[in-house]
Amino acid sequence: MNHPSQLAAPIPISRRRDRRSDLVDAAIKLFAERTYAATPVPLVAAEAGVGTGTLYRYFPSKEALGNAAFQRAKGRFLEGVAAIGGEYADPRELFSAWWGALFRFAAEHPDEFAFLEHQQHAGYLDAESHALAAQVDEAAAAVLRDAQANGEVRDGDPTLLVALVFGAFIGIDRQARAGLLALDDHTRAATEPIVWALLRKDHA
Amino acid sequence: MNHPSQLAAPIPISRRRDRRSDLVDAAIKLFAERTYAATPVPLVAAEAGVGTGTLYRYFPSKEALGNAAFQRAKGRFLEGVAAIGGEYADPRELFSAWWGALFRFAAEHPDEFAFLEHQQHAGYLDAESHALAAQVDEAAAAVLRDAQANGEVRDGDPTLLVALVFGAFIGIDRQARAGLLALDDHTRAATEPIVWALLRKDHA
Amino acid sequence: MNHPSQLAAPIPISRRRDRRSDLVDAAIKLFAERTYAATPVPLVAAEAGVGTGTLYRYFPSKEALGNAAFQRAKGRFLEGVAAIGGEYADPRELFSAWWGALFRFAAEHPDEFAFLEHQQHAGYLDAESHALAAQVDEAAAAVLRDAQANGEVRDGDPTLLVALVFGAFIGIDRQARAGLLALDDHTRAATEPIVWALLRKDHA
Amino acid sequence: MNHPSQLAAPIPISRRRDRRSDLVDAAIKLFAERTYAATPVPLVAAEAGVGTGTLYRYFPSKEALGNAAFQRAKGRFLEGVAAIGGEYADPRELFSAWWGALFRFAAEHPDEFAFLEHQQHAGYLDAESHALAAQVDEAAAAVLRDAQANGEVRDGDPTLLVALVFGAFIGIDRQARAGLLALDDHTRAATEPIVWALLRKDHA
DNA sequence: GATGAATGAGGGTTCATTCAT
DNA sequence: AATGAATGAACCCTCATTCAT
Repeated sequence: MNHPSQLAAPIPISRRRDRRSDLVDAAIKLFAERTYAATPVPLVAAEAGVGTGTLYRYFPSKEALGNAAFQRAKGRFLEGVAAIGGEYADPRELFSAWWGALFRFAAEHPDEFAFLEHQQHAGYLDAESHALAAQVDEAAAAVLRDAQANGEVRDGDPTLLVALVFGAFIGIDRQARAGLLALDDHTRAATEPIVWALLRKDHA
Repeated sequence: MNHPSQLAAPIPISRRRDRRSDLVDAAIKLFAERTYAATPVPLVAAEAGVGTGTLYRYFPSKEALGNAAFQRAKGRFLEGVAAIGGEYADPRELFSAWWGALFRFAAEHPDEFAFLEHQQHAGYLDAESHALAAQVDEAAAAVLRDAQANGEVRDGDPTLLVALVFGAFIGIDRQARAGLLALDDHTRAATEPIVWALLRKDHA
Repeated sequence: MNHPSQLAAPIPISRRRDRRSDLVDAAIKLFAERTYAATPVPLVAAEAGVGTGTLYRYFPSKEALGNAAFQRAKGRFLEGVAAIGGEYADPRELFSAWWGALFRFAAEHPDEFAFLEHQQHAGYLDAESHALAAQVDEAAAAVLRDAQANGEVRDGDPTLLVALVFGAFIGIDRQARAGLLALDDHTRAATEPIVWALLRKDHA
Repeated sequence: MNHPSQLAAPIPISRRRDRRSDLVDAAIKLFAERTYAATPVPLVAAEAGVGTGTLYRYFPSKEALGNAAFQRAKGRFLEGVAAIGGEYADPRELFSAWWGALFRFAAEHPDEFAFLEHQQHAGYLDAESHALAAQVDEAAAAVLRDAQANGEVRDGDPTLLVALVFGAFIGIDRQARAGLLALDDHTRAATEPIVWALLRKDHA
């Protein structure tokens, strides 16, 4: 008998990682640059280095591709940022880690971040995408709830506080995208205490 | 006997306000809901209650319409929010007025606000639109600079502080758009001190 | 008492000749420059100095305007060129007069001539236009038939001979339109004997 | 048993000649019949037996298609007619060959000829098209210059003489298109000496 | 499985024609 | 009677999707 793997197929062995993954990355990049609606599907395929028809072997439609892109970006954000939590005892340290993770994510995955920022309520997002978005929101809220329980963080709706903090970061990101500042350690260090003032309980 | 002025003309009275203005409003509404790229021109015309061809009597192209919409929204924002300033001696009061204006604007002009939030770096914006956007940014920065000079507001790049505050409001607006809160007096009152903590000089 | 002309009506009194005539002239000019199909009706109205709606008070459709233009141009050609005839006893002189008339017409009415040259078999021409075209052809053929009867002109289908001579002039006109020569007396004098060679009976 | 070659592939064999070529031919035919401006692009595609979108895979715009059509027609004319020359020692024979080629071209390529006749100064023609047109004119003028040098042909601007001869043929072609005569050997033989009279040096 | 040529519905825009003023 | 704003059919062109190779 022979190894099935040798006979059954010419074994490209995951050519360049993964076709599907390449396509999603290409989509995120182009959707971030040009908007979902203004990006032709063939351009995504070309960016990923495959033929147009090939893309449709991995995604049944442009909408499906858009959702895959959204879910990939949101998923990475969840892993990289929103899920930070448990391991920190001190709320101040926790926030520091969270804020740092936000900077790191936006700096290392600028396309993912820009894409997420703009497709907030895009018409093509399906239930799964919305669910994932809700999961991200909840994860962040949970972290904050813990910090509130710990006592050092301001009272109030944790969802609202997360929205304020995350919104403030969006403001920073837009400044960065406009070239007015860099998403580096300096900016992170300068902004961290400012935004922390927003979270920490007012002193008597 | 009758007034000649009443007889002579069948009283046109600015046919339902103004065609051009209606078209811009329709564009802002639809662009906010569906994105500029994903909104067909005929849909804008229909929303304004006119035929497709009529739109092109007022705007030479979809791009021109997009810029008019952007400039109308930004202009209203400038009038309603960014221009607030001089009349307030106390920085705390000034912020209170500014934050209140932001709430009022987002509540009364939700489409304008949503549109502006999304068209941040749209490819179709022309020099005039960019100039107006810069003017708005500068007006807000100027207000903040005054407050800093006055002493009660945190030091640092006023542009960055404005970005943080405005970003925080974007966070609130998104919560509101998701139905998680209302842009009412209660929310305004609850968030104002939180965001003020972001601006005011740290004690001690 | 007052002059009726002052009271009864503003009396434009055939303002600038005749509206209809102005419109036809404007149409000929623009159709010659830009082609019938590529000329917007409002442009014709503007060229004639009237509103678009006014044009439709004189012509029920663009086609009707096109036919009026064709008939005006052909009619003028008939008067100015094709009808020349009877008064000349000598065929050589007759040809000279005819050739001169052709030059004069093309020089004085360049738009009419260019328009006629291009709309030869345009799809919008109606029966009346075709009939007038046929009348022009027949008038020219009749002249030539006379000359043949007189003896000095080559035998053969007069229609064909007319086509050759008129075609030769089209060649000249195109050169002129390209700026390679002028439709002046010099060119007329230089070409007349050449084209006459085409008509005159070969010497034994 | 069957040939594997018949089974393996469904015999592609250059799908009906060439798509691009078919499209140009369809364009020439329709532009000749209906004018460039009055011919919708989808009609050209349908005439070529392809979908509208397909046409745009071969030509970036209607203008590009128009230029390709013009260049194809002019190019064929150059090959078939204007380039005739060198191999004839006797000017009379040369003219005979040239005139015959003209008849053959107009008879075999009636659409090309009609199209060229009408697009003389069309606004959509690009530099390349104009250059080709100039090349054709020059080729014809060169032939005539040779014949003049040889002595048997009338003196004068060769460009003008070519224009006269070619114009005369246009006259014939219009008669033919109107159904008044045929572009056959009989007409050719009948007209050749007439037009030759236009070219040959007058006898003492 | 991969490709990209082919397609036609749909998007931006123009324009012949109408009609309220 | 004159106007020009209004209209929608039709035009040029793009692009999501399919399918023969």
